[in-house]
Amino acid sequence: MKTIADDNNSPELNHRRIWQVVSQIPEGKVASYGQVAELAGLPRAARLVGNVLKKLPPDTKLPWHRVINSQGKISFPYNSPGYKRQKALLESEGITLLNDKVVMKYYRWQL
DNA sequence: GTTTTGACTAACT
DNA sequence: AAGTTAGCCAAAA
Repeated sequence: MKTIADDNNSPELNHRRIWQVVSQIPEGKVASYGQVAELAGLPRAARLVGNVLKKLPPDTKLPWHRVINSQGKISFPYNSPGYKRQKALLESEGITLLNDKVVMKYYRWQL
């Protein structure tokens, strides 16, 4: 018999929570992995957010590219295909990178 | 069960 | 400012 706690902590539900938070990041804004985790009710599970995004299907409508690390940098190896793709997506919605970093002061998503 | 892994972070050099 | 370290925690192996 599944307990309520089990249901509320199932991998599937965690994924759904994260997905839900990411979907709310407005165009032209960014959030850190840690921020997404916290808003998803999973404080300190920043790494989980990355692991979940990693599994997204290539054709997802989720704005995964608006999630970057706490330093304002893209968490793909520098100039890797993923890096370039994310950078292009960010710039396409008006987010400028200075020295390979998003200036969080300007672009951080605030509720 | 235990161990390893990672699209992370804050705190130290 | 840039590199290192230790902590983090859910998933997968």
